[in-house]
Amino acid sequence: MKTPTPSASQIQRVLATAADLIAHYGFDKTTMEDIARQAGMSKSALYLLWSSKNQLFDALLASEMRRLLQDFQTRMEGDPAGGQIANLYRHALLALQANPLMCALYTRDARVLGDFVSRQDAERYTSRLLLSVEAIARMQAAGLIQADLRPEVIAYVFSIIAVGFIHIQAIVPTAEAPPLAEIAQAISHLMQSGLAGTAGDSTAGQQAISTLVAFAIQQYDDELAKTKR
Amino acid sequence: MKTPTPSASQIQRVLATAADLIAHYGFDKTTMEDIARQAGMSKSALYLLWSSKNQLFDALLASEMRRLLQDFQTRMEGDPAGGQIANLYRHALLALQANPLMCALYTRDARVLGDFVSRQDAERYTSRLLLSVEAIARMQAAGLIQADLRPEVIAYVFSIIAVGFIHIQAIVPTAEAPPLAEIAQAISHLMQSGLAGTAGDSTAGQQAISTLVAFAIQQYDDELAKTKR
DNA sequence: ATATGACCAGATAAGCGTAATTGGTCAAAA
DNA sequence: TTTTGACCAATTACGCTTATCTGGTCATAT
Repeated sequence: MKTPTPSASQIQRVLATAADLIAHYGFDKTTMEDIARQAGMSKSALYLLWSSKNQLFDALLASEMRRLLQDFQTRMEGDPAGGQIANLYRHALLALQANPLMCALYTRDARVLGDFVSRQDAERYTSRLLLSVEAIARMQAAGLIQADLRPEVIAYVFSIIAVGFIHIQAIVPTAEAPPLAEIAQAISHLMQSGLAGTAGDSTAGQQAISTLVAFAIQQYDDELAKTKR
Repeated sequence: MKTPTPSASQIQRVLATAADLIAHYGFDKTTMEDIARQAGMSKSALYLLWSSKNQLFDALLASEMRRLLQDFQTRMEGDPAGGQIANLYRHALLALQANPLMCALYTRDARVLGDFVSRQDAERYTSRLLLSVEAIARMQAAGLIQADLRPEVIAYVFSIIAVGFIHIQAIVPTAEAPPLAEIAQAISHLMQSGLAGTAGDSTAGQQAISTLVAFAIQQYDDELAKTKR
């Protein structure tokens, strides 16, 4: 199959421009007309791809989530010690930080998300975001994370740091902040010394996480496949 | 001197009610009339104590900062191992979390602070908040914090976690979150394993920090002393 | 088939004059 | 001396009307 659906590249282009515009101006202030013009088509053409603005947004979130996961996986697989919890978390943090829309979703940024913040299915994304309780428990069982902390607590601390990591950029001007990589490295250091388990090889964990992420990506692909049409 | 200034208790009462009201309704929505009535006096009486609403707010911030420091010191001194960096940070985090106005100031909460967020002297408080770069460098020199991380980076990570700690309560409903003390304990654990230095006795550090905090408290007392009158 | 401009109803924003608030002052009361 | 209620100017909130915008549809053009 050369082209899975007739206008796959068009869909990608629209979603990319929608991501830019919504991350910049917010959901409410970004009109369908804006998206269409910026993507080089008419507004009507958009309604041939999605039946409503909300459905376009749903597809956008799925697409960005997919991109985030892909980015995370690329970073992790490019790291020889990517299976260690410290690096795992570091890559997750950096991948999240590089995706403005996912940052907004994760921090429930009302300026970007508009009314979407109140919709209950926002959790559908944030609950999976970063490492889930289940994934942590699994890594504890595999000896990759020490087991004397409850997985719920670890997941919560992960979220705290991620939220702080995103929010602090609106508080401290970036010029005065240390370089991003150095911050991420320091946080990674804390994770390594405080959470690393007894298991020596991290490649097994890397494999497990990798397939898990691949599965999640597949799920989002499936969701994106049934984009109206 | 029995009463430093004629109406010291009045001042305390006003500042306490102002703290409650402003933390609840925000600076803009809290009127001088509200504060006066709630404190059991007339609006005019307030202007006998402060010459403007902004000056009252300045005094309030200084007062709350003082309370935060006092709270922190009490927690630290009540802890046998309070001089260890992990406990130090844990106590600072819990003391901050217990003070709504300082939380708002630290996270630049526009809903609570009103126009004050844009005023440049907001930094005057936040720059000192939590452990400063200088304090960290001093503890590194004393062997209480390991020295292979730049103090700026450590301070920044401290801030990240504090900001996340405050913000996450607006994202995750408290009913679903693990107990506060357990979270603080886990964060403390990360700090202990990742940042603790080589020095065995923490009592020296505790002493140093204690006098440092006492000095800061004194400074805020001085500032509060010259509250118009 | 594929894409588009014109079009519509509901929502949102912009004016605008008025009413209510509110920070701040002061002469008078206690 | 200490405190207060009345008072003022300036800002903000409120109704209300009008104008604009925007999500969504459809007949038409290519």
